[in-house]
Amino acid sequence: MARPRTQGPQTREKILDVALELFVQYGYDKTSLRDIAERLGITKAALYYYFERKEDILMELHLRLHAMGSEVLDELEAVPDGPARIAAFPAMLERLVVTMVGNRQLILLHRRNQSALEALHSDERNRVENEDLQRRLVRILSSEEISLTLRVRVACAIGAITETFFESGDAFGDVEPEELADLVRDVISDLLGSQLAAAAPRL
Amino acid sequence: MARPRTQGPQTREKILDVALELFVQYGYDKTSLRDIAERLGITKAALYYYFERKEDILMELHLRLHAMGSEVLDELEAVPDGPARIAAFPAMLERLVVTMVGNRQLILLHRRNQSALEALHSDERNRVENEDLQRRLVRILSSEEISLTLRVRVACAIGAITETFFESGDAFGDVEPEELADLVRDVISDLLGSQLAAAAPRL
DNA sequence: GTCTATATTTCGATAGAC
DNA sequence: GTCTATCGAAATATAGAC
Repeated sequence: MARPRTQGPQTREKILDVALELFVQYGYDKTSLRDIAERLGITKAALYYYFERKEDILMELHLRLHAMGSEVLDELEAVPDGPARIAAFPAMLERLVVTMVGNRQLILLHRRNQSALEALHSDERNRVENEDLQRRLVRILSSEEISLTLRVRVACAIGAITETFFESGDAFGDVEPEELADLVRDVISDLLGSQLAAAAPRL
Repeated sequence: MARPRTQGPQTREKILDVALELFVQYGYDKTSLRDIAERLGITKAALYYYFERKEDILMELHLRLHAMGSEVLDELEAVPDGPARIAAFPAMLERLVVTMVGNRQLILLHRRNQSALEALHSDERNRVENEDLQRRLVRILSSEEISLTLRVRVACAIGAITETFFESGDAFGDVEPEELADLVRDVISDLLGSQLAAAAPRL
């Protein structure tokens, strides 16, 4: 709290790094700007040079995950609903595995701060142009072109991924990530295999 | 705000009902005691007749879910680790399905307020004697008596349940709960079937 | 770009009357 | 058992110097 730093533009990234870590560990609401500033060796006021509001820090972190999730969903939504999209599910789930494994912290931020993030969205200042990812997924899973059985199984596959890598991830801490990922891939195959064959025999 | 009510002891339950609803909808941190009181037509101060601290309201709601979850885990932990416990997994998962379907709001409270609930635990005032449910589950899934494949599949089954009924539940809003539950049961069978046979051929 | 100092607001919690 | 009134703490945010 003594000396100025004149750190240049990478300070903004450092703020986001520290904020992500603290938001995941203690939660957005229980992390004060003072906590973030102290960890960085600057003062609360300095944060306001980079972010107008505390919410903007959360928002920027949210947008990074949102961008990644959007890529996955964009690709899926580009395929017409029906058999073609069914055939595209495995690739989507594979991307999901890779994305989730490679972005643990951002995923945890969302899983542990759901209400804070939802409050962001309903805030008119932070009007998010895009539809929420979860809502887009729900729409995809609501398709009337796809059998209920398959829709449920795709949902189950997603749940399998998140549970294995996050909620119960601690149980597999000493397993190689790739080995774990392969086991989850087997699960996904088991869940969708027969259904894909039944739904699109010619693909 | 105007008239006293002299409501008797059911007021405490009403407070918990309203709090649960608001905590789920807006999150624990963004729900003030004033919000709860106004919804009930009483004042903030009246709440303190029933609960010493705001945290105590959350704690009581938490304990209700904890009790239910403990029943399920107690039963599983009563079975010795190894083949016998493996054989007990399907019954545990079935209880989980029933419990989750029958206690939507309480489950949502936990899923949407993870960090607030974790803060409760580390608070010495609210020292929870029991180990956290998630930690107990992780321990069960960390068993060295069970193949990694099966451990992962049990985790996946749990994820399948939660994703279908909660995260992506909106996609199945117009499906009969029992039909949905049956589809999830099929998924669980597919996930564990071959593994159970391989692990405990004589059971 | 960071500081000190302070304004502003919100909220949990308490005191004491009825 | 509920109220009015108020306290005290904490946190976000701002003003202005350096």
